[in-house]
Amino acid sequence: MLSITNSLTGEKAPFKPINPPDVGLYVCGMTVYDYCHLGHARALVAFDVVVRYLRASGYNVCYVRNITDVDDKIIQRAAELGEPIAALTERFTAAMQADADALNCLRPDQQPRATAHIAEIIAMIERLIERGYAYESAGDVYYAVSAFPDYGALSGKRLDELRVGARIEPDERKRDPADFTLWKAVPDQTPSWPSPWGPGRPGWHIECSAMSCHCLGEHFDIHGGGLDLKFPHHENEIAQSRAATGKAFANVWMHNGHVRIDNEKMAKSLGNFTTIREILAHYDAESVRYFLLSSHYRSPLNYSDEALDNARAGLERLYLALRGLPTEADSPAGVDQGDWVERFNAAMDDDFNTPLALAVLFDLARAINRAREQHDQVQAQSLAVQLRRLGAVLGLLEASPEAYLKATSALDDSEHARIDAQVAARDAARAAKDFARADAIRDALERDGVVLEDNPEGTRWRRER
RNA sequence: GGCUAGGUGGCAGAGUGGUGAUGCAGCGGCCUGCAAAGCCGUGUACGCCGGUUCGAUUCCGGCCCUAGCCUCCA
Repeated sequence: MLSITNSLTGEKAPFKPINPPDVGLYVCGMTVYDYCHLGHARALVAFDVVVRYLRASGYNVCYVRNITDVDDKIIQRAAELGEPIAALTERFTAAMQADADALNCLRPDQQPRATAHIAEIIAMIERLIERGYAYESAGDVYYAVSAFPDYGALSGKRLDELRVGARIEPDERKRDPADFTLWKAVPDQTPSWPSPWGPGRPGWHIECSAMSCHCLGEHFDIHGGGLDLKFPHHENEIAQSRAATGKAFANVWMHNGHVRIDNEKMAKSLGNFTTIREILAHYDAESVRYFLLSSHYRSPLNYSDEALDNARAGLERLYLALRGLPTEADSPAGVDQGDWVERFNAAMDDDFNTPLALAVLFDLARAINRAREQHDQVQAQSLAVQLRRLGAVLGLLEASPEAYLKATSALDDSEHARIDAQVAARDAARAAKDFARADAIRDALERDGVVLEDNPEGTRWRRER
């Protein structure tokens, strides 16, 4: 039985879908004006695992992740670069997609773009005005926070305290400083859309309310996003959606923790971010994915080269256990008596505890190695198949071990052939008991990052990086 | 200042009222021509101070420290 920590209640509770086996999941996606950084990667991977595990558990998931393609930052960046807005958002949407693909994240079932849902956004704002939750002011429309009694329930904020906060910019167009923008009048700018209040563009928060409602209905199962979106973004979404529809909106709210660097949140505004593509220039994508899963999704995760090295070493151990074993699904059935699947599922059922699930994978790897030592090929194969299957639930271990161990860093064919030739030369030297020469060749290869292993069946090599 | 989440062995990172996390690194052994990989063994870890308890790292209270949110942000 899957339990999920619900940010709305602050408690871990059994997950009960509204219409089982269907599950609606909405995750706040990216604002596409720059390349994604590791923080984005964490959200991408965290919810990818949620989707994978829900599906592995028999749920029929509809996974929606939006794209914010209208926003002040986009307009600003487009102006800076002298690039048309549509071209800019298209470019960074494609980049995000490529990054997500590299990290082996499944594509969402729907990826609504804000600019494609202006009509729904306007309709929702009109509804809010009708119901007395919003007001027009000089072409802008604001949400009247005081009209929604539960405002602050998600974030634990209190309205009077928010009002005291000096950081809210005073604005004479607002009735209450805590009110937020639903529609922003922009008479002479592009982009803008006609509306009952004049030309303008939507506020950020209303986009997600309108798109989630459009794609998943007014009441759905899970809404996710980064912890930094909890307030005000998600708080405002709740206020908008519940006020507009009179329904419950999302049952469960999930928030992933931040990636830190030097014990500080990695963020665009702090300028301390590393983009996904920068990291992929130095580390293979699967190691990065492993790294992101090596701590619980709600905990902070500190980024460092050492941590990435550690992740790579761990993943390599898993692949080494799998090496040389057929891992297709046609394994002999009923050989292994272990409780691996149960243990793995118990870990994942406990609020997607991926570090504990990975520990099960390592125990499985040890069992494989042990079976090997005892020359029990049948057992080793059976275990390897299980390791593969469980790895796949986490989006890991889907490559062939041989390919992973040789190609984690780029190698062209001639380099490949050169290494093979060196290995053959060393084997000849060893056969002739010329160990000095054999070791010299091995040392030379090692300096190039190639590690040799002598086995009864012959010599194998793999790339260390 | 308000609200939230944390402080676990050399590092990373789970978890638990009383035996084992797991990975990396280290040490000893086996294997190996030597290595590598692997196997076996190996660590007086739970921020501080009180309290509850037969027993607390785990529950309660206080304190200290860290991070996040309170402003755009995954």
